Amino acid sequence: MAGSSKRNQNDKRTRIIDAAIQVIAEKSYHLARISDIAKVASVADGTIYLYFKNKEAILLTIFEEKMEELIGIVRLELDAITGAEDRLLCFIEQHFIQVRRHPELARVLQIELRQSSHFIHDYRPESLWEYLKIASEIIKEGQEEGVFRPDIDPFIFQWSLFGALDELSVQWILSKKRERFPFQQVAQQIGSVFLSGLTTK
Amino acid sequence: MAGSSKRNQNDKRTRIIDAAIQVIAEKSYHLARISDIAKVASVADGTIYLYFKNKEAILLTIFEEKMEELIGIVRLELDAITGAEDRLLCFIEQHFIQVRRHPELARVLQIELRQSSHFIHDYRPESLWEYLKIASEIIKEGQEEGVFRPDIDPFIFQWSLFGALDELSVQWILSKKRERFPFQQVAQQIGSVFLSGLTTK
DNA sequence: TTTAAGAAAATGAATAATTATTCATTTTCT
DNA sequence: AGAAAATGAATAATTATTCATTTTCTTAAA
Repeated sequence: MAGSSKRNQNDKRTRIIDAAIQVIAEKSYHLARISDIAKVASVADGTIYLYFKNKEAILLTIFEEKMEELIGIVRLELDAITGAEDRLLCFIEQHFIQVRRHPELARVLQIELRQSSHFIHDYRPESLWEYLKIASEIIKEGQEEGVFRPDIDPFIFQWSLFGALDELSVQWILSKKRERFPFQQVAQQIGSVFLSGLTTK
Repeated sequence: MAGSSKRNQNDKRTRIIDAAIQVIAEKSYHLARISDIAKVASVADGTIYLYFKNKEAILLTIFEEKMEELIGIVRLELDAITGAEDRLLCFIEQHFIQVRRHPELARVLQIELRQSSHFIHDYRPESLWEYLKIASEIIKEGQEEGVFRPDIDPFIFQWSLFGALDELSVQWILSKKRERFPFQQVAQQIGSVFLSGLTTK
């Protein structure tokens, strides 16, 4: 079949990434053996090194590719909405929707990734900044529209909001009884607090 | 000198903890060798194992003891203040004050600790919950006083606030140019947003 | 269509490097 | 003298990574 070689290559690469997400989410990054990932992906250990420089590169690739995917989805959702207030609420809601939709990926991105010393200390997470930029852009829009307080620094605000979203997601992921963090209510409450705090009186 | 043996023991234990904070803050947890810590503490490698079960136990001990210390300080500061609104602002301010006062410790608690798989996955961080409880208690007080919205869930709010404080501290710690996060302004902005979002109209 | 040579991809057993931890010995204290 | 504390060289266990070998794919000549 024409092109089947290339397609199979992609399949194999995808299989490795998917297997890594699954295994790392289940056993944690440090306990996830390359051989575990290889087994789940149905490839030999060595094959992984044809596609990734080393174990950590798998983690960083997951981050980069999945974040870009997420950013695309969120941007698309936001395009359908006008008005800074509703757009901010949509952003908050989408964050939780995506976490719930892909809990294994969320665990890797929000918990395991941070056990990579390299990621924390040296890596420039461009796509994280792109994600944050979505939030700060909404703030700026709102300030231009006059619905958001002009004295709020979008840079500080974006980190506050991200911190809150992130922490609550992490607690949801880690909690055994996830009912303690009902997403619908969590999103509504965060949205309500941040929005009230942000809007002009 | 009477009691000098016991005091020296404590000295040695304290020296190890202080050395660990210093070395881990500088090199990161995984690159911090037991022998590095021992050297800075002026003890033999083996001596560390007379005081701590293993490397991770040092990290957990730092967490427990320093968090208790922090909680004591913050509680003391709060005791001097009445009114839920001012108490919440004080809590926020204190968080940043302590981070700036002990940047190496903050780095260990807020960044390196989270590279401990055990801490993330199995450990019950009682003293973190005690710290969060300070926040949620203030909310409840405010709700009873009638100055805070009764529809806000203190449990969700405490995590949102903590997430925001934590994320901004982390960014301050990691940023080369810390001027990008002027603490005074950051504390003021977070306080302003969370308070406006929380107060009854 | 068949074949075969060479290239590319995949394999997985062997390796190599690392460093937390131990413990036989020494030093200090009571 | 005996106990307690401290030492630091030796150990032991781990697993990511490598690479010699095998398998699969590609191409083009017969």
